[in-house]
Amino acid sequence: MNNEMFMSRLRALGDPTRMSIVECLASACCGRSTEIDDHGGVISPTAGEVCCTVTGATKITSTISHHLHELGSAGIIALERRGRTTICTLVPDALLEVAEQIRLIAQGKENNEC
Amino acid sequence: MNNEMFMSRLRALGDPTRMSIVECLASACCGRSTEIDDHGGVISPTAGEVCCTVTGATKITSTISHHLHELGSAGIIALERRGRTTICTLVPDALLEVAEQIRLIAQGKENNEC
DNA sequence: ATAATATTTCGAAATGTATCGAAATATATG
DNA sequence: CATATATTTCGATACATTTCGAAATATTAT
Repeated sequence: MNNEMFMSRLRALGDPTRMSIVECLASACCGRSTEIDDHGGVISPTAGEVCCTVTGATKITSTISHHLHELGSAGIIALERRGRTTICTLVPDALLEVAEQIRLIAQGKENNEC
Repeated sequence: MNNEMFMSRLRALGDPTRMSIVECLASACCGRSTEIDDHGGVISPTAGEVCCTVTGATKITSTISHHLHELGSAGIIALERRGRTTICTLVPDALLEVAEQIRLIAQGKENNEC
């Protein structure tokens, strides 16, 4: 993860709406947004379902669509078009990379001219 | 760290100027911004010194002053007035808390209604 | 082909944020 | 007290972002 990607991920996570989306996708334990199918596979929610959970709207709004794509280009979530729906999945590794980078900075070990 | 503090820290870290300040304060290894005195104590830089390192200016600017206080109210750095200078120190624990919280979210273990 | 559904794109309005210079404040020094 | 130094506050401007509604696109179903 280069520095540009790191900053774009931090920026993406800094918006409350986008953080809600991330938490919605992360909360598989609620069995509400991300579910497990009969074969043990993960069924991720559609953009519309994420929007319902996050905003209470009945269908996806342009605002949520925009935020989803911003999270997507930061690599925090993956967007996959399937038929007429768009499936949204969290990319946990992206978050773990951000966490690790922040840890390194806290320890004065970030990549600088040292 | 409550959720409001978490978000304000994320937001604070998302700005490149503020991230430069944080990295400047974290890079004790460079012996440039944070130094060790004869008695083994840490000597943190003044706001002006941070500003010089980050922007190349010869004295502190209002912009950097503003960013320092934003980082301060997010608890990421500590500001201590000493005489006519303001001493800036990183609060590594604040960063570590942010990192840990992001890790928890990545694992779907954030504090929600589960 | 038409209609229905899900999403994206576009343009505009509203809001928020960063930046800058000047003035104000606070502290130390001569 | 007057001056110099370090920082903050203020007000304005520029810029970026969020949000919204309408129109456009894409896909499936009838």
